[in-house]
Amino acid sequence: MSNELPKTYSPQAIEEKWYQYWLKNRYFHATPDEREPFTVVIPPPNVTGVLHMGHMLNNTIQDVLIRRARMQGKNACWVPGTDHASIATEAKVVQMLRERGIKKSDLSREDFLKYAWEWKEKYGGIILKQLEKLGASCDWDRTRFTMEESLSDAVIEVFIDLYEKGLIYRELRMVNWDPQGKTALSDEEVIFKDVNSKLYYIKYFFTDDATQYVTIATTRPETILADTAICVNPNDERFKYLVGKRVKVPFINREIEIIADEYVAMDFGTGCLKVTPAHDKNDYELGKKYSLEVIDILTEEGFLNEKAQDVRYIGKDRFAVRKQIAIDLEEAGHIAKIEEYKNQVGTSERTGAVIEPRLTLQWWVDMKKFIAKNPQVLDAVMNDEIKFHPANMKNTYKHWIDNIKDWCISRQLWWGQQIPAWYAPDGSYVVAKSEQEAIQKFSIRNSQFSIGQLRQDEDVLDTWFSSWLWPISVFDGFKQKGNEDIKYFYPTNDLVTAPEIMFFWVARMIMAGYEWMGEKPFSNVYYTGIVRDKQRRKMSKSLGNSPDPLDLIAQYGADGVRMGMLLCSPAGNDILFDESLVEQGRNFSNKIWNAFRLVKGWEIKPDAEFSEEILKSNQLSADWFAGRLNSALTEIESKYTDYKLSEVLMMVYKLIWDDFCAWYLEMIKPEFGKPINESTYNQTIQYFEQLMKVLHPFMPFVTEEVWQNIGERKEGESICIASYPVVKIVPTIQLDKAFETIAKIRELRNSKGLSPKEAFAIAVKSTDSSSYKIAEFLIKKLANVSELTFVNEKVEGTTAIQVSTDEVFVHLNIEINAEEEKEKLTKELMYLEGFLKSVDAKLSNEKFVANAKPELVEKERQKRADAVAKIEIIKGTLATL
RNA sequence: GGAGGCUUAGCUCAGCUGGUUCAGAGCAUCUGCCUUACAAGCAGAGGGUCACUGGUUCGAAUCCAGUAGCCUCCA
Repeated sequence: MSNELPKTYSPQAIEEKWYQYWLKNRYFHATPDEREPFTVVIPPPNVTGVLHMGHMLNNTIQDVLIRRARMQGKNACWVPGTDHASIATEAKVVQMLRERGIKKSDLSREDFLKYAWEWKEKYGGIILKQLEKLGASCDWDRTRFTMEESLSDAVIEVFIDLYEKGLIYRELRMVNWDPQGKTALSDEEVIFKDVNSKLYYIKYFFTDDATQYVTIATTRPETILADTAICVNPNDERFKYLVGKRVKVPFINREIEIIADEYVAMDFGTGCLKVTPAHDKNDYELGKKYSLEVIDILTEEGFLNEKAQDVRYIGKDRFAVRKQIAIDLEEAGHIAKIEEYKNQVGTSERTGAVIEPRLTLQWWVDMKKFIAKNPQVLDAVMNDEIKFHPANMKNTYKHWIDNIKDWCISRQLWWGQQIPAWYAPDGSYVVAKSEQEAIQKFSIRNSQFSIGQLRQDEDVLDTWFSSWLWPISVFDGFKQKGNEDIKYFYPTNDLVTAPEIMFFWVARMIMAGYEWMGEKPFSNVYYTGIVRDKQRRKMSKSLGNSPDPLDLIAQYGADGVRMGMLLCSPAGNDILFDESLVEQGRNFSNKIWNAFRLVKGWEIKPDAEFSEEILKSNQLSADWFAGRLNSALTEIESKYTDYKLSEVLMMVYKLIWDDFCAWYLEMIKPEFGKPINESTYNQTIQYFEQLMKVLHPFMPFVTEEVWQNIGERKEGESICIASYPVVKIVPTIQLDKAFETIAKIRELRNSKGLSPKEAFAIAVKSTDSSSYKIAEFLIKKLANVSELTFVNEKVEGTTAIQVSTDEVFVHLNIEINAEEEKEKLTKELMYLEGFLKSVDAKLSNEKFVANAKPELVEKERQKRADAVAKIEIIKGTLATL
């Protein structure tokens, strides 16, 4: 071989080279034109994030979709960007400040934000750089950030708009409070976890008789200090006499009343419930109903405040107090018993802190009203105008919409869009874009203020209140309504995201799409699975079970990693990651590389210099592969339509490895040192190009490398923008009998322990000899057959193999073990006879013949005929043994 | 507690509107091969009463019901 290409493919340098080439030629940049657009917006990763396995999977899928669309001649636009992630980023910045010896509380809001932006500039782009390594074909010129000016303006505009439409309100409500982040959270940001805790049975003594008491059960004994009632069920015979009596809260001796409400479960705990309106959602409702006092004994950090009254606990953490008060209660004779108890505790999605129900003034979006105004939010998904992949996610979606709760959108943080509400000194407020406008709005109400007299709401908006506008705001659809980009790229086509984001993001984007664009934001939502380790554990930093994606890329190449991850991850299915997967990907790259080396190494000569036999055989092979390629393309198209990307990849994998490399290239491969005829070579190059194109969306780098080197390319050309193969009508060449013959001969050789180098003659007995004649050259070449003849009778001294309903006699030149053969054939015979019996049973069943489709019955008859023929052959062979 | 889903070869998964040459794929395993593109390879082979129990049907992995186990979401 004349080439100096290395035997193994090394992706590192090649990948870097082509990514730079793509960037230089700006293939990924899209601007509106006359072509059909194909748009994907990235689920903006958190600016604090670094690439993890989930991102790799998710972004590979997006890249596959976008690269294919680009090759199909669509104007493909994949918009990248990041979101500002209020809580997470603020936590990072606070940590950075702490390391520099600065306390957040010592800084003004403005100074803090300066540091935050500094942090963002320094670390905020890391994850996007990492996506380049993966080969992501994002339009980097369009990179957006949810807190940049245009997007922030959109958020404020939307807030004001919703407020004016009466869809946003401010209310004192029980919220999920994150004492670590010191902010409210929406219901979606709370993760419930099973924990082992204790159920404390606590005695409350009567005010009028210190020897009598009621017992309540609680998992949170520290909250007794905030109790303002005891409640029993009015239907509970045991406690009827208690209603109206008064008891004392242990230690602080506050007198509280025993009330009755059906809310209380008679069979839980003791049937007596302590009511703590400030620290429990349900208790709060009860408190409202019975006008109970609300005593909030916790600070925003989750420490007990002076309202707890007992100096032993004031200023201490809630969990420390829980331990301490349990001991103190025990000593004071207030504990009836303590039980082990499993319950669920809400934790913050971002900080992990245990959520504290807390009564605060927050801003809310009235979701029920919103959905009522935009019924398409549910309808579009249910009627597949917006398709979910997999479709069963629709159920979960519907359930959420049907039970939707109001969305708490205010966060007690600084990093984010500040709520545009302006307060007068008397506490009244207006919602306005600026203080100037606020003053005007007040003046309409006959309240006159000047600049500096109003105070803006301290809080910022939930990050998701930015991201729900993403498909619109990345095209400046709010700032410049009806601009060219938004008109052209919206609605987007596909969204690829994780199922856990369905409520946070997908549903809300759909809401925003209908509310402000009057149109869906996307047509397809592809839900990826979760990347887990082999033991099905979620990959996480704390477990340390996640490989570093960049290490993997360095080791196996981005192509290898992409292929390995996608090959076995159907939509919605979790992927159990193992390095052997990416190894398979790397091996595939290598396979392609070697096929390329083979073809590249051939010497080409004009057809005229070749024998008729070779030319005919090669043409047959080429025609056969053309058929194979086309039928594969057809299947691939239909799999793409169903978004079964892993199946597409598997088909391409087999098409290249099995059909192209293992069969086609072997069929046309010249003898060692000999040249190949020009026409076959040209066709082969064409096929190779087509295959690279079909594979390109999945493995962009190796396909580019091969494509660039397999033909003459001009500067500026790239497979990225080459046209995607389309299905053509070509005749299918049936070589099944030839292939079966070859496989059976190989098998025979193998089972007899004969070398593939040993050639032997065969004789074919068939009613359809043309199937063999046409492929005679191929059979000889691939099965190492020295001579192929046709016979009408069995040939003595040979071993017979069955090909379909034909017989092929092989001159093995060795002693045949008759016993072994007999055993094998008898087994086969038994199977066939059993099979025949079942077919016969079916055919003699009148109901079957009457009810089944005619073509089915015909098929059964054919099966029967085949079985009969095969049985004949086997019987004949057995007779001679 | 409510809702949805899953259970097919050792592993990960395909099997649409029911029809035994459809029980399949990849990986893994086993057996030969350092054959002149590739040992990150080549040529072959063996693996499954389709969770369990009933039902519908001429016929069920495929439809229905129940049982068990697992998972996810919600409360």
